[in-house]
Amino acid sequence: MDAIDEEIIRCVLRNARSTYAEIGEAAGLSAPAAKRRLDRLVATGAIRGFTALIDTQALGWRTEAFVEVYCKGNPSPAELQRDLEGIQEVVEACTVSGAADAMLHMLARDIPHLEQAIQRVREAPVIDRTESVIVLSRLLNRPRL
Amino acid sequence: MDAIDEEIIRCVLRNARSTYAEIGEAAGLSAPAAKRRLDRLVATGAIRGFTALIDTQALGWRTEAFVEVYCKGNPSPAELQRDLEGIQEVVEACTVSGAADAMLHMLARDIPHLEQAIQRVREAPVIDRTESVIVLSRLLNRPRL
DNA sequence: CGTGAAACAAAAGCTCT
DNA sequence: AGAGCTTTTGTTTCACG
Repeated sequence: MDAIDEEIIRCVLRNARSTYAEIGEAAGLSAPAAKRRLDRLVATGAIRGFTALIDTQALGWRTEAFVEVYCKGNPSPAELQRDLEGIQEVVEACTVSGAADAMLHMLARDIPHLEQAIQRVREAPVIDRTESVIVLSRLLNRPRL
Repeated sequence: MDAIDEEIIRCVLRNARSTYAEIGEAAGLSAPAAKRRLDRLVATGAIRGFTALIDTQALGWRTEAFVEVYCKGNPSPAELQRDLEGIQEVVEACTVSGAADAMLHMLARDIPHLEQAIQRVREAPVIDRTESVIVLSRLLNRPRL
C-alpha cells in the first residue's frame, strides 16, 4: 500500500469504470501493471467492490432518517447486525458512544414507508426504543476519501 | 425508467465494472442496447457516477463520527453547504428535523485528526456548537437500494 | 432493439530489472 | 516481486436493418 496504490484508488473512486490505460496514466504505470495493482487491491480487501452512485430521488426513494437505537440489556454487535441486515431500508448501521447503543441511517420511499420500516426495526428482540431524526435536505455526499 | 432500467441499476450497483454484455444478460438485452440504456441513465442523472467501495480501515482512516450541528441564526442550506464542502473529513451532511440543524457524518484517521476536523467545522461562521457521537463498530454498509 | 464489422481494451504470455 | 512489451482474446462502438 504505497503512493501508487493511493493514486489508483483515487482514480477508481472518481470513476469505477475507468479503463486500465486510464488508471495507469493516473498512477504513472502501464495498463498491465495498473491491472495487476488493482487486482491486488481487490484481493487484499483494500477495495471491497465497485458500485454506482444512484440518485435515490430519481428512483423514488425520497425519505431519509437517522435513527438512534437503544437496546435491551447488552446485545453483542453481531446480534444487532443479524437483526438489522434483514431490513433493506437500513443502509448504514454502527454502534456508537454516548447514550444510544447504535445509529442507523435509513432510506425509504416516503414517510409511511419509513414509519413502517422503523416499526420493523423496533420489533427486533434486542431493541428497546428508537429516536428518529428526519433528513430535510442533503447538503453533501462524498465518496469516502 | 422501467423494470429493465431497474435491472441495469441493480447490476451496476452489484458491480460497477460489469461489461455491457453482463449488464445486458442481467436485463435481457444485447450489449449495445445495454450500453444505450446505461448511457441514458447517466445522462438523465439517475446514475450519478461509478465509484469504488474502499475499506477505509485498510487506508488507515479508522475513526468515524456522527456530528450534530447547531447554527447561529437561520443559515440557508446553501450557506451551510458552502462552509462544509471545504472540509474533506465531512463525507455526508444533511439538514434535519429536531433540535439540531444539521447532521454530519465524518471520517478521520484517528481521534486527534477527528478532533482537529471537528474544530475546523466549528470555526465556520454559521456554526454555533456541535455534539459528536463516535462510531465504535460498523455493523452494516449497504449500497443504496 | 438486434446484428455484424471495425476500433479498441483486456488477459496471458514472456522478458527484463 | 514488480514493471514493461507483445500477441491473442474479448469488448466497445459504430452504421445499418
